[in-house]
Amino acid sequence: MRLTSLADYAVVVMAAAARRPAGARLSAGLLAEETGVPLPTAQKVMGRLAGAGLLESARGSGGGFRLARPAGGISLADIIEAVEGPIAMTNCITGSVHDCALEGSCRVKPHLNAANDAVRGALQGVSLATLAEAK
Amino acid sequence: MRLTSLADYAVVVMAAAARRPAGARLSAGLLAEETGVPLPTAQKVMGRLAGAGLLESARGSGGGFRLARPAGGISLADIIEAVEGPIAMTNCITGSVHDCALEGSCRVKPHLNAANDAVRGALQGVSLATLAEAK
DNA sequence: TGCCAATCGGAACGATTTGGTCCGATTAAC
DNA sequence: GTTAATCGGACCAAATCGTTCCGATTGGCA
Repeated sequence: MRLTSLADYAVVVMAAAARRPAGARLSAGLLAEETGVPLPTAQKVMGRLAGAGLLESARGSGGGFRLARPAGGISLADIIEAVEGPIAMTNCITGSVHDCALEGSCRVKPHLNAANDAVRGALQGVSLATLAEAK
Repeated sequence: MRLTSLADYAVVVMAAAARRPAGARLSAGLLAEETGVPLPTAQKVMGRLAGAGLLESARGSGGGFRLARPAGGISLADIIEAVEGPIAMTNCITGSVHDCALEGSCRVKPHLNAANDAVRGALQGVSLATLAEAK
């Protein structure tokens, strides 16, 4: 029930990017220096964010990253899912992997499903615009 | 943002225990067989649950486990915390470990704190009595 | 037009945590 | 007093996570 350091850094980096003027190109080095996140780690995090469609990336000299959507349209859940994968408290919720020995006879799954939705909802209710506010 | 397998098993075991008549002594072997959880793993899980005060344990022949409180007074958050430790999305929320390089200049911490409370609230709102229901 | 510098993308390594197993300590029953 | 049953803690293998490094790509400049 704890998010990984990568996801933590992702939130910090995204908030820093959202505080910048919209549309400006931001290099990983710049954001790393501004946030204090180690550069190689920032690179990896931003790469995943770009792969998930939250950032637009441009290669080569003068390249960099840019928010793919307005900050108000990006939720905390989006950022976490981009780095950690789907928000699913248990493996059986996603439905992809069926290696749970209890499959079928598990009586708590529907309840956990509801709890999972509640958690996800709480995270979707927080927008990046809010995270970028001064305090 | 996913709970560990141990915590997952803990929920299943606790729900099975809650479905039994209150006050009865339940051995780890019995609950393991009933739930399908491997016995050694069930032992470890129940040990942690007992250490956290959610189960009362009795050693020796005829011993076993028993719910320390009525099922209605045990929340999903309690079970998860018993196995995984405090529910804190980031390390900096607990306040115990201060190895975050951003300490002090981190501008997103207060927002994450609020999000953490929301998640925790969602988990505290689910009681073990609900989890033990048929469906 | 060719070269250079800057930046992103993916692959590999080491470390930490997690999950599973086993054996010893303790207690009640006979 | 002995036996059997059960919990408690220690140990080990596996997986994931975090970090680092190097190659691919692109725009700018002479």
